[in-house]
Amino acid sequence: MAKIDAVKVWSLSYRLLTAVIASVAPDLAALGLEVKELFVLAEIDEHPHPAELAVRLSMPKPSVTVNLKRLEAAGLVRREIDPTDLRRHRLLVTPAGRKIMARGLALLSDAFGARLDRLTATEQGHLKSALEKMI
Amino acid sequence: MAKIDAVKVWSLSYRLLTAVIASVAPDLAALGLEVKELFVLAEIDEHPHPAELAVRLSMPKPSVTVNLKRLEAAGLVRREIDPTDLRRHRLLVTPAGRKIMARGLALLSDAFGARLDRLTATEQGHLKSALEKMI
DNA sequence: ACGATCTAGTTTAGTTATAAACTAAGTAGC
DNA sequence: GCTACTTAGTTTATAACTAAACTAGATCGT
Repeated sequence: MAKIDAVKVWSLSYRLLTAVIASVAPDLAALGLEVKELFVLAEIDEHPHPAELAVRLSMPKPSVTVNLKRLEAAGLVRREIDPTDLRRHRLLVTPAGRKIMARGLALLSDAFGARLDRLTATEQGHLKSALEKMI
Repeated sequence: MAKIDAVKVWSLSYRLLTAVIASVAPDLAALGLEVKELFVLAEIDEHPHPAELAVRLSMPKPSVTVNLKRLEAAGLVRREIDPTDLRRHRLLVTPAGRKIMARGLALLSDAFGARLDRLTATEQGHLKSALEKMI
């Protein structure tokens, strides 16, 4: 079985993602949301501490700080000091944040979903499981 | 057949790519290459004009200019004015550029290939063809 | 219990990216 | 062949990013 060209597959993935991001960026901007802000916002429920977000999103800590500041200023996120560790900030998505997040993710879902729909349901399942193995 | 959650697949792809980028960035820096510079460099053969590069890489034109400037300053790329259209620049990868490009792509191929190797050859083929349909 | 070390998060300072405006060249309509 | 429009690429001014250094709190070893 011929070995697959990793760079070729890489390049396809990269171009696909950047194209989708570029296509949704203006719509997100209309919501008052930067692309990275949405990505941060969307991970808060699962990873409610800045340091975890930085790891999960492969983003430097100061970038997380900056993005959270904007989300907080926009009233989409709140933060509390963790009483068991006064260095840690527990992040909370506000109701307004949840609303914007849902709208932002819907835009992303539409844009990316349009591409996914070119695959059969079986192919979609294979894609998802392939990605899960590679993560 | 249950409909796949587009955001979930998106998030997997995004995290995979950003993690791979973050892991190769330091090695590329040791080669004197920014990540985006490598991506630009690698597309020049196929798209030897700045405007095409901008479209192909979903990158704003000024960013292409900046990256090309650095690549040119490093002696990895040359540019000629297209004699049939004096506005256009025809880009050429120099021998030095070709060498660095090969090394950079090898680093990327190693990092991403390590993930791809978690899939069977058949799964790799399915992944590639799924991406080709979605591009 | 207290100095050394580590971790969470931020600030600062320097770099990088980009939107908006520009120059220069080409194309189209009349 | 001249005015209006489009396209290629760059410059400039501003915003975004991030490496290095910092503050504050936790942990560890003795």
